[in-house]
Amino acid sequence: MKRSVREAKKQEKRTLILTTTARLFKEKGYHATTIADIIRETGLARGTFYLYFREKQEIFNEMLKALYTSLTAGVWQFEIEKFQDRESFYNQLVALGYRLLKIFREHREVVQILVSNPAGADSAFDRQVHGFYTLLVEVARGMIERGIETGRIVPHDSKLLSLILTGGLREFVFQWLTTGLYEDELEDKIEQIVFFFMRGVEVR
Amino acid sequence: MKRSVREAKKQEKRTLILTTTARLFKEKGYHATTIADIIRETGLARGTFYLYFREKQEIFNEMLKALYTSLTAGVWQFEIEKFQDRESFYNQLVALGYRLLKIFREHREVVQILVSNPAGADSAFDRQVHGFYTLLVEVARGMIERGIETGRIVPHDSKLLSLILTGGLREFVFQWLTTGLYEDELEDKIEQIVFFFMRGVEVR
Amino acid sequence: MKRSVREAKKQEKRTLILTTTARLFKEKGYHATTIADIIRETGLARGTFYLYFREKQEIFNEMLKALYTSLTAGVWQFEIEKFQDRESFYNQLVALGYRLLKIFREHREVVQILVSNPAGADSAFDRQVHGFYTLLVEVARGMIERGIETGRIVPHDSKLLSLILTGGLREFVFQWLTTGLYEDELEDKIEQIVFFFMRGVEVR
Amino acid sequence: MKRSVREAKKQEKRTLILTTTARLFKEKGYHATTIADIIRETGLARGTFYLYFREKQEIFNEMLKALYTSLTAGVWQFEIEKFQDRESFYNQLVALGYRLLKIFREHREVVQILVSNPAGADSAFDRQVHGFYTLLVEVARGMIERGIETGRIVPHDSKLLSLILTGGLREFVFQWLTTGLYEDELEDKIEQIVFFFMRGVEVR
DNA sequence: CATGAATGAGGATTCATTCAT
DNA sequence: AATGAATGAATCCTCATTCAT
Repeated sequence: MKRSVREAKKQEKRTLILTTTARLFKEKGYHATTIADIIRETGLARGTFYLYFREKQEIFNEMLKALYTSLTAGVWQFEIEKFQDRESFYNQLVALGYRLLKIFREHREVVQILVSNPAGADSAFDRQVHGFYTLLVEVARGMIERGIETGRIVPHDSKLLSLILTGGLREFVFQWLTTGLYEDELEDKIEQIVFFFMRGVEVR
Repeated sequence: MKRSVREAKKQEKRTLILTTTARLFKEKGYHATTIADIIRETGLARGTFYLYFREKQEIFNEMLKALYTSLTAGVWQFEIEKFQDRESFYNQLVALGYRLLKIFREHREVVQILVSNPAGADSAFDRQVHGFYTLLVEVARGMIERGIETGRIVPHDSKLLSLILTGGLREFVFQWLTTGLYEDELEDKIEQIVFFFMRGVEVR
Repeated sequence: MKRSVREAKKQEKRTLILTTTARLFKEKGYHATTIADIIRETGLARGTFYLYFREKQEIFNEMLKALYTSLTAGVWQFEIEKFQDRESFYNQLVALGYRLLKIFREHREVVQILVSNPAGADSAFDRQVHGFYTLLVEVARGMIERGIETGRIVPHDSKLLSLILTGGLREFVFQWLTTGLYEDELEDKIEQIVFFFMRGVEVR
Repeated sequence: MKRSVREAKKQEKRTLILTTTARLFKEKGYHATTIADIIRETGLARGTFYLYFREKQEIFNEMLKALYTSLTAGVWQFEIEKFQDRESFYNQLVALGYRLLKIFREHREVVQILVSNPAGADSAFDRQVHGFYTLLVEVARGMIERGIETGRIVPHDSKLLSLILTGGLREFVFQWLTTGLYEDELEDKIEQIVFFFMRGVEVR
């Protein structure tokens, strides 16, 4: 049907905007990317952009939504599924780390934006980024509390621990995505981080 | 003397700009703060601002310099002084944490800007912020390596550990400074962080 | 077609800017003319100007290019064509003068700017104006040297002569274009200038 | 007397401003030179400048006045004195050229400003420059008319001739002062110009 | 649906000039 | 007389967004 051809074309253009903008965000940063950049790089007309997105922010929201979807499918549900079985807690955490890694790899651009833009001020963008971290912290916190309840983690201020953990991971991911550090040994590093998280650094 | 009266007034105005801008940075974020905001809030004339600072960036530099000075006096030299004596490593780290805390309290505004703002893109500001973290990571790394050499820390990828540590602390400080969390129990939380850093979370 | 209607309107606006700016340059001089003046006089919005030209300079370049094109077609090639035939040298020079005059008449505005504005300092504008004169001097010099080679002009420092000639003509054109002097007897005056150039003033 | 010491100091400061500004005008051009430049280079206070001159323009006027004084003493009166005696007309013109040259050498800076800033627009500055040329043209015209009356110059449109002559000289002086061309052979070139003015270029 | 010309608010910076000390 | 801090008008330029075609 003509209808669906049109629909397809429309979706195509939408995707074009999304991928192009993702690249621009990566290259110049979110704030430095202007609508002018986007229409220049996509080759679309100025007004066309506004047919698909009302503002730059909306593109970012879209990307973020995709990330959330992946996270929901791959991580959020993780704790429910996996915490039941016999695997050691350590291995479970490593497996979780691998899952996160996989998702971050698939959503490099958004993740890079998220880790490069700590959210302080109060633009819509900042609130989104902040929301992401809050969520992450809450998830981590939930896991830690579960660990405490099930006797695998010594009692701690779970909020504090989750903040430290989330912040630490963020710096790690930031370093990886912006400088390429650890690119070829990420799985190994994940294990080291989990090891550190479990045992600390002290010589015993 | 007449001379000093003028000088004093000038210094007063300089301070006015600095404190007002610090507040604005805090309220709206560094990037969202415009020169127009600054002159409106200080009540100064358009041109007066440029009499004291050539650009917004310069105000931030000023603040940062003061922080660096404090850090140099209070922390950098710390490792040299303290790592010699008999105190337990744990206590040493806690003491270091307290020192950092004290300095961060005295420089709340700058620190808040540092933990709240993008360090990804490449404006002069971003480079400054990034430089600060790089420095912090390097200092942490040096300490960790010393710990490994002296047999107090089990061999680890020191770069990785320092990234995680710095990132974790940053999130902690960010939370404290923007939401007021832990305001009245910071010393306690520092101890918990050091404890976590040393022993991890695993039940043994 | 719709397409061409839009195109036409755009061209119209472009022309509006060009003519309005030409008038302003004439009235207030190049340097005294601001972008604000241009948008006020054209009735356009602030940003519209930048849709057509990136800077004031670009308008001038546009005008200058048109002049260069005419000069290339009408004068530069002149010496090649005409110096071959039998016409007396005197008549040839007069003919060249007429040609120049015709071109200057068609490009009054640019020419007026060129003869009325500083060529000393080193802005982009000044370099353009200076480049124009340098070119003129070089062309004049080439012609004089050809005249010397072919035995029609007594040996002289050709550079010096071309400087004097170019400067003299410029003052003449300046007077004509700013005060209207000689407006109705330009051809006659051209002949007098050529006569003076050939024979000097001395009574013999 | 105290009075005269003060007076002397005042005069000194005035001179300081004049020479410093002359240098700046030469280096950066008249328009590009700001009051800020002047007070920086003189080391005077902002307000002090305004005790001596109300505006930049006034400094230029001062310089111009000095040039006028020299011209009045050395050239204007020239025609009156010299045109009486037996010297050949040619030699008289050369002598006049030498005199002009001497004066221009002594007032390099002002002269450079005058020849670098053809006056088109209508600022006070432009009017001054324009006035200078008008005067020069009038003087030249007077001389030419006298030459015609006394039978040494063939009848010509004296206004036209004086425009051409003045413009030519200006270009010559401009070249000399801005590029240094002819610096070491100026007297020689003056003679060549007079020769050209008298006899033209034609081979006879 | 698509286009792209037009808009004007918003932000940075410079500079001549004044005026209290 | 000298000072130099303060002023604010003037200028340039960018950019998100609208709207007629």
